[in-house]
Amino acid sequence: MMKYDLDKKPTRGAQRTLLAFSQTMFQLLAQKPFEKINVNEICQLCNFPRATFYNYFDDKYDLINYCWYVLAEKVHIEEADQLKPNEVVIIYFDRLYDLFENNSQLVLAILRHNQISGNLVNSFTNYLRNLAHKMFLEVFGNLHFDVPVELMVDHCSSTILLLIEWIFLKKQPTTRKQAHHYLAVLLGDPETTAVQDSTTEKPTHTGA
Amino acid sequence: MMKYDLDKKPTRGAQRTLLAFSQTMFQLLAQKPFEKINVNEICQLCNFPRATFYNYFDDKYDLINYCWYVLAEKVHIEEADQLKPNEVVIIYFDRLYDLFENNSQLVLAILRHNQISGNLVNSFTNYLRNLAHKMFLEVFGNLHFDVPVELMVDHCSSTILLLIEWIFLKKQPTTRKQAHHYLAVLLGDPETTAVQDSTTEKPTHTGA
DNA sequence: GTATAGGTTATACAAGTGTATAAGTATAGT
DNA sequence: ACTATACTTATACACTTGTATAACCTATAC
Repeated sequence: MMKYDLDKKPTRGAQRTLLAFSQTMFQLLAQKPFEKINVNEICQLCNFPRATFYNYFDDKYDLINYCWYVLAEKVHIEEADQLKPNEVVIIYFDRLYDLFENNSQLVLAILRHNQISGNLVNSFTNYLRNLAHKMFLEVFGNLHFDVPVELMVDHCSSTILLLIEWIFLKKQPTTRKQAHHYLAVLLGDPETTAVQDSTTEKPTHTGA
Repeated sequence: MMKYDLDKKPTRGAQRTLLAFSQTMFQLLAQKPFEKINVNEICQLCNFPRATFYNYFDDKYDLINYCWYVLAEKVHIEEADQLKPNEVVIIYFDRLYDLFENNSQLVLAILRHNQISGNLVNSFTNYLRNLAHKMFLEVFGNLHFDVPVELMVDHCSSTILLLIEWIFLKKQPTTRKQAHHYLAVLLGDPETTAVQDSTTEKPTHTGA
């Protein structure tokens, strides 16, 4: 749980401050690894005293969490409960695909200084996985699978993030259509896996 | 990469010291959350000066990594390359199942103070996922799937760890047999899920 | 048994962290 | 415009971190 309550609407001053800190963090992330960034530096760069930083955040991890919140605000799906599980999974994947496409410069910059599967990148993917998890939990409701619902929810959110990591963090360029195919295969969608023969177009994964 | 080189065989003194620090860490983990543990405390408890700690470890994260190494030494599979992919996945799962069963007291104690999906627990599951990943990469070699090999490797290691987390960290008691079934379903094993078309002949991919 | 790595220890230091307090300033609602 | 509330700031403190240095033990090999 973040120190600053995101539910209450912030005053103008608070908005300015929150924005300044998160932007500064993004700026620094594009310049150096997260572990090398310290609170003093952040405050110096955006001209706020340390006391102000600690008014809003417990520590830099709290700030980074807010950064992910800002970045991922757009991926929320409204009225998801009126859709079929299968649809929601694909829609959520597409939202993430958009998110990474629309922020590719930032993502690339961050990856230049922060190891994939390192602490920082993990914290972001965990954040997104969590979002997926919460949403799927609601949508999958009381449906019945061959495995417990919660396990299926875990599996779907994990697999989506796995694929996103594969494409955008491990940088394996993949079209949306191809990605959908992979997703179907990994999630064991019977329609997609078994009916390979009828589809003429084979996914062509060009090495590296 | 750890500060201390695990490949060279340690002298008797080094063994004593490494053991002392890792045991102390395990002891503290059973008492309080990882973030609340600091280097001073560890050194005080096992009667080594801080200087000695920093002879061996960069920081407490380095030590925890060594702890996972100690804990997971037994899960290595020898001559895995002579087995079929399917077998290796199940064998590795069983090793992890054993690991968690044999160390259930420790695991439970750690979970009392450290949130699931928190930093500490994640670092452990990541460690194990990495082990799985390396092993599967070798074994899966140049096999052909409906998706790129590396993606399939990612998926298998993720799914195994997902199931282990589900059973032992989220504490959903599951027999080994049941777990094997879940695993087969999640990995889309055609034999186990639904034997719709027995004529599934894999198209051979020409990709790298 | 003595040389020599390898390991241990005491001590000191610069830097960063998180908390607390009290005084000052901006903002929103009436 | 006034006032209560929310936010900002300066300052200070106790504590942890990681590094450096130099002296001191101790196991192994010759």
